[in-house]
Amino acid sequence: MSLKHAILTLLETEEGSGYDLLKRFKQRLGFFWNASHQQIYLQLKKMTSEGFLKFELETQHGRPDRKVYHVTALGKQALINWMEGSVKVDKVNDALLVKLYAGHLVEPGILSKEITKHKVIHQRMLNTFLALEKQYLLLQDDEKTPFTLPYLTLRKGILGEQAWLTWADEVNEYLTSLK
Amino acid sequence: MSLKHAILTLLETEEGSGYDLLKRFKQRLGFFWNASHQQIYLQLKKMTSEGFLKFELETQHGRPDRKVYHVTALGKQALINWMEGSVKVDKVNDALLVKLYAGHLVEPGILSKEITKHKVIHQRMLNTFLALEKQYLLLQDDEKTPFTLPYLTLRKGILGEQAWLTWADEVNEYLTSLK
DNA sequence: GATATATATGCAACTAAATGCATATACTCT
DNA sequence: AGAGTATATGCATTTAGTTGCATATATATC
Repeated sequence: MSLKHAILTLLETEEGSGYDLLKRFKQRLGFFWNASHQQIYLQLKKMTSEGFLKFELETQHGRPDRKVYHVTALGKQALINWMEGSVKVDKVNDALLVKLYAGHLVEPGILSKEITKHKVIHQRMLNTFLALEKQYLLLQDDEKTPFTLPYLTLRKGILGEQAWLTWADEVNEYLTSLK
Repeated sequence: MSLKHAILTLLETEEGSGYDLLKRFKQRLGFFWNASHQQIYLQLKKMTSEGFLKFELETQHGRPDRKVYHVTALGKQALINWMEGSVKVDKVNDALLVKLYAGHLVEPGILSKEITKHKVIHQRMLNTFLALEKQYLLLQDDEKTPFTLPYLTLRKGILGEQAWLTWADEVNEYLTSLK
């Protein structure tokens, strides 16, 4: 389980509430880690009880209080230990490909509609990533340094989405030829 | 949940036992669907009780009996219904990228070792896919037709692995520059 | 002779994640 | 006035998946 380590990573760089983490997952890690708010809050609670995190309550008026979490020494050590071990190659389970594999059971139009729908989403994600890349590339060389590793994860998102879109074009070309 | 639909897809083309499915998942769908034998056997049992599958017992000597499953009319309809609906864009959770993101906490050598380890596996997968592609491309045009959709899923595997390896080279180049 | 892999199926316990529900205020857009 | 989004947290239930264990024979490799 790595939600735990993803949370430790985010909080190690900068403390924050569950809600902050939710936003960071969406905005910055969306292409390689996704978690719902339910999962995040539950995990924060669990990790606090295990001693990896502590929080300060920040009272607010008009809106709910925030629990601002930070990583303890124990938590940081747990993260480093995990970093030094090795992770498994990610298991892939892609329902869209199951559909394509069994495509002979339905009209080609159904498949191309579905592919197109996904293509829009992937194209949008790629655009977001390219915009983020642009920001990084505009930095002075010495400002880049602290962001290089996150930038490399972004590159994964970019190359992955580009490959996805290239593939989708191949598929659409074939499906169109059937009509 | 699509393990169910992946199983229906495989059995719709050709009946088989749980063990057969396990092999087909490993050999033919490995790049887009993965399931353990425990998961498969449990799912077969469940789907049988729901009326999507039936099986004949094939007694053997020397080795355990086989339950050979086939899809019922109800099962086929369920698959078609699923095909006609739409699936969500796959959620990505990639522990290796979490590690890279937090790479500043450990020596660069640890990261490059890990990346290299994964690279070997991805390269091996790519080689397997390319070998499968070669087989398909050697077929006569009229023999290709029934395999085109599975071939397109294979293309996803190929393009995905190539993108992965391209990315890994970028990462290694950066990590090497640090030494 | 020992070890590993292939054949073939399954249960039990646990962990991870998805889904649904619940609360309460503020701001923006139509 | 109503809908939607943002802020902020959480519990309960269900589904999906992992890990460990169990059994039993045949064949291939070291």
